[in-house]
Amino acid sequence: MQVLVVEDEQNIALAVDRGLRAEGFGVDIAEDGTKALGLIRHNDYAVIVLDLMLPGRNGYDVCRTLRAAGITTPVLILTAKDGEYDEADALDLGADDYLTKPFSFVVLLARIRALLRRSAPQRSPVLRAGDLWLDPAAHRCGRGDERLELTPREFGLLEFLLRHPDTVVSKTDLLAQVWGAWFEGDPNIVEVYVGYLRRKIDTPFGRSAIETVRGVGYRLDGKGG
Amino acid sequence: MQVLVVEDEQNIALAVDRGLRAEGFGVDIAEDGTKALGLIRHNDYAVIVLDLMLPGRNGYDVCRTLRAAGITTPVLILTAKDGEYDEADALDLGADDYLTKPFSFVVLLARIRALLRRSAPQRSPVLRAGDLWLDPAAHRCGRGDERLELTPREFGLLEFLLRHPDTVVSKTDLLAQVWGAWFEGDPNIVEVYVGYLRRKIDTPFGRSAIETVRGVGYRLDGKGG
DNA sequence: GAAGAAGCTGAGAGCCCGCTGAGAGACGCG
DNA sequence: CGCGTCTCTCAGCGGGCTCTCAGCTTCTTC
Repeated sequence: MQVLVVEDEQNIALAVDRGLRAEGFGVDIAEDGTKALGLIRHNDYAVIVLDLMLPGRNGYDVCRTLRAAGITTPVLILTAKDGEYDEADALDLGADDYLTKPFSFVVLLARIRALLRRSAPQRSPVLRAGDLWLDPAAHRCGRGDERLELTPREFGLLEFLLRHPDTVVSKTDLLAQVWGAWFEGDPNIVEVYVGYLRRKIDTPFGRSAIETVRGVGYRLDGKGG
Repeated sequence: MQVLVVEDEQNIALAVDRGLRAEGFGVDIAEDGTKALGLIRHNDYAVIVLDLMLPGRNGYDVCRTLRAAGITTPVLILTAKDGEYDEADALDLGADDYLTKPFSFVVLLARIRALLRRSAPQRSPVLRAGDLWLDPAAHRCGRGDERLELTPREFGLLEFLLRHPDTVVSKTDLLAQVWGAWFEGDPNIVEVYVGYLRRKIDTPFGRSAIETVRGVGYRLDGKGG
């Protein structure tokens, strides 16, 4: 877990360095913008802590250059409270969070952790079909306000259907995508699980989101039935 | 590409506004729920970014009202980490994604893009002949607003005819393409099924899309009869 | 106008497809 | 070890789809 600290004030840089190392991070220090960009180009940092007031190339420049180059590493900006840039600017120029000096190390640590948490695997948005919804990341689904308790297999099946709304998906596709291409059992399993699903997401609500297309497969109604 | 940002904190609203404009979005700002609903009623937004903590009508209300009105515009919820609503609630009340404050602009942008990507309807090519239409992917067909219920064989036959409008197709071709080259039964089956089709797509509408070309085959009128 | 060819249609048989209930096996948990 | 849950198999059933067949209508040709 590598962190780059771009800071020209020796005492601050040193304090942050020691503190982060004590917390188990690997730390690189750059005392100006040019060196910072060089390091960023050749290393993969988890977070960049960036002072705005730097000799030569300032933090503003660094941040823009970074983003322009398509680097999306989270950036935490350090601003002097009375500085010429304010918080709004910091976000505007592509930073992910900011901290005004003087700051407490505990707060800095907390912010860094928050950034790391956030840059963790991107959650995909919630899938919807009318009032029927499913959150792949949180592994939850429901109809309107009502939560639905699905088994893993049922969940996988519904997720696949929701990713192909208003399209007929063949049982062969379902078998391959939900059960896996290597599945060797009775293909009838698809019908069985569609049955289970209907009894949870449709029957209790008097709806019919999953339609049977005889001889072809199943279709999930994009409006939820 | 219009985005509505519902946010009462001036500096955040401004930063998001500027950031999104820089990315080429059109941005409207609403500082409370009532104004937001007013704007939504009269504009067609691609995405709505909605803070939950608002003066007056809160984000919770706005989202439910929206959904209750049948508006399906993707909603991205902003929640305070320590707020009274948590992320789980956001999904239940009809949001499509959520982000906890403080959030990074890069992440916000990525999430907005993800929502846009998902809400972009993947158009499947629909076959048409006048008001007669058939969607191969969804396996649906109809005449005008009226849905037609076809059996698989009827559907296959109509699909083939629609792919060769204003062209005479021989019964031999139909047999080979719709029934399969290996078909060994009575070729009369084509006439039988053309009959079935006519009774569903023509007779009830007083039309005649499928014309008989005696001694040659059938022709589907490209204007639907 | 008659005869034959081509196409249409109603009736019905058989069967395929999809649905369901019962239950066995695997697995995890207390 | 007992219990509950989940996954999957299996067999039966019910309905609708496909197809055959025979009789009828329409068109063509002489």
